[in-house]
Order: sequence, then structure tokens, then C-alpha cells
Amino acid sequence: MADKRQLTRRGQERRQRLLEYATKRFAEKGFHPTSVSDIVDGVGVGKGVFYWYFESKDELLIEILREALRDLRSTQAAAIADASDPLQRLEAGIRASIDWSFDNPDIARLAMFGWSEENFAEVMRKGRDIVITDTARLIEQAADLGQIMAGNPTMMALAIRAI
Amino acid sequence: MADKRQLTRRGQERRQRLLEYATKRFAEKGFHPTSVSDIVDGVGVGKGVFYWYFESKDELLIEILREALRDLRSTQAAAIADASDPLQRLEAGIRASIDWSFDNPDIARLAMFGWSEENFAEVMRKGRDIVITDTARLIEQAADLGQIMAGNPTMMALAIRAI
DNA sequence: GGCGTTCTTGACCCCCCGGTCAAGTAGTTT
DNA sequence: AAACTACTTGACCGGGGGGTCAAGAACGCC
Repeated sequence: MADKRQLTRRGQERRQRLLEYATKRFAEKGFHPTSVSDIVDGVGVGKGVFYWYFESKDELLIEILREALRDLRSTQAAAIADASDPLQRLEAGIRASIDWSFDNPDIARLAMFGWSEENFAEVMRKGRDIVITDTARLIEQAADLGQIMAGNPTMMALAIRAI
Repeated sequence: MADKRQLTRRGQERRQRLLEYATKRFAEKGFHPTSVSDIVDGVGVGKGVFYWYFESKDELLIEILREALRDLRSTQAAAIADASDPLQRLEAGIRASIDWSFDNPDIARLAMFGWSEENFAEVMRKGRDIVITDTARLIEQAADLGQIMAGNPTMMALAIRAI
């Protein structure tokens, strides 16, 4: 019962509080060991509130993961904006994502978990593919300018990401 | 009630069957979503059998993780044995561990999970530290021979592992 | 065959989990 | 002030989870 619901400002804030608190607890104790009751108790609300803002506990995690991806990409975009040269942009993007995962250890941990269970692995794969595509695009541009040798950009992007 | 128990050959085989089946299921469905009942049903034994061979479900995973580390290290040791030159040994070891994680995707997935929960993260950290120490030793040898520039071997080992 | 140990069974226990819902309280709109 | 929507509560539900245990069955050894 979430997505399409019309939220007031107050509603959005509450939702955000839940999102943040849950992220923290999931990272601390793990996803499964953290119960919905833990979360609502921690935020100091009744259980129904949780299900007013999220469809399910799984859906909450997916939402956290999706938002994290959005944040990562926008951080990258900002870091990239400074440079105009494709190669420099590539480097800036890579640095930005490394920094980002240092700055968001909770998310980094949740990402680990995400890969370990199929429901979430799917979201992780989609997220990874998006990042790969972003990177491949930059590589392609660099190749067009003859800055790097030609090759399959996706493969190269994958290799870079592995690092 | 596990560790010190005296196991017959038959007992050891059963234990191994449980270990392997559990590894497979954990990797497939995730650790928490896989119940002890799933495991014993899959192997076709009663529940008590599980607790005859393992202290708890958590302890089982730790055991899986530990055994995996043992296996990785012995694989590395074997791969390294061929070369006598420190630098070559270093490279062989790195290649061996990459190959190993490709050959053991189940374990790779469980390792992801391991980092996501504190009880297991501890084992993961210990395992990592051991591998780091192994690597640092090789680096130190290579540095002594002047094959690579000097520097903090542990830091370098960490950097290598990050790749 | 007898005896000690290893192993096996599966019903059972207690607990807590994710999720629901009828009832009620704020806040807005008219 | 009435009506409508956004939100909140918390008791409740069904189900399944990890783990136990008394009672055997199988094995190994003399």
C-alpha cells in the first residue's frame, strides 16, 4: 500500500525516518535479525505505521537499495560535471564511487547482503547494469577520441567495476 | 555438541553431506530463509541428526566458512609451490584465489552474506587477515630481493586484495 | 550374545515474526 | 461544524523458526 499513496509533508518525513532507522539497524544487526517491531519501536510508533508507508519488509529493503543507487549516481554525476574530457570524467566517476562507498558503510554492508538473496540480488543486478552502462558510455567516448584502444566497452566497464 | 565428538567414518560422511547440502541451499535461498528443517528434509534425515553434528545453525555456517578458507589456502599453497621466485609466487597465488572464487560461486555468495552480519563478519575478518598476512609475507620477500619497491607490505596486500 | 557407544527419530516446546485490521485521532477542505 | 482524507494504534493471527529430548536402532568389540 505504498507507492501511489499521497503523502503530506509530515508523512514524507515519517517515511524518511523509518527508512533511515531501518538502514542503520539492518547494517548493524543484519536484515533478518532486525524485526519490523524493532524498527517501529526504535522510531517510537505503532506497527501499523510501518505498513502504511511500506508494502512489506522486503519492499522496504528494495526501496533502500534503489534510493542508494539514485544517490550514488547523482553523486557521480556531480563529480563528473567538473571535467569535460572523457578520460578525466571516467576517473572522476570511479573515484566518486569509491569515496561514496567509504562514506556510506551501512549501504555497502546492505549491498553485500543484497547479493546473497535472490529477491534482492535481482535489484542489485539491475543497479549494477545501470552503472556498467554509464561507465561503458564514457569508455566509448574515450575510445572515439582515440584516448584508449578500442574494445568491448561493456567488458572493460565490468573489469573496471571489479576493481 | 559437536567439535570434540568422536565420529566414525559413517558419521563423518553424514556430516559432510549435511555441510554440502546446506552450502548449496544457503547459496540458493539465503541463510535465514533456509531452515534447519529444509536441510534435514533435503538430506532425508531426522532433525536430531543436525544437532548431533552441529551445535547450531550459526555454527554450521561458521564451519562452512572456515572450511572454505582452509580450502582456499591449500589451493593457493598448491598453486604457489610450482614457482620459487617470490614475485611469481605472488602472482600465482593471486590468480589461484581468483580462479578459486570462480570455481566456488556458492561460497562466494555465502561470503557476501557473511560480511553482512556481525556473528559471521568476525570470522570473515579473521579469514581476511590470514590471507592478508600470507600475501604480505610474499611481498616482503619480493621487497627483500629488491624486485619491488619497499613499502608497508600489509597495506600493499590490502590493496591487492581489494582488486 | 552382550554391552557400550554412536547415531537416529520425530513429536514437541516456546517464542517471535511478518502482516492485518477495526477502531480511533489529527489535519484540511468546504 | 461536518465531512473527508491522512495517519496511528496495538491487540491479534497463523505460521514457522531454532532447538530439545526420551526413546530407540545400528554398529563395533569382546
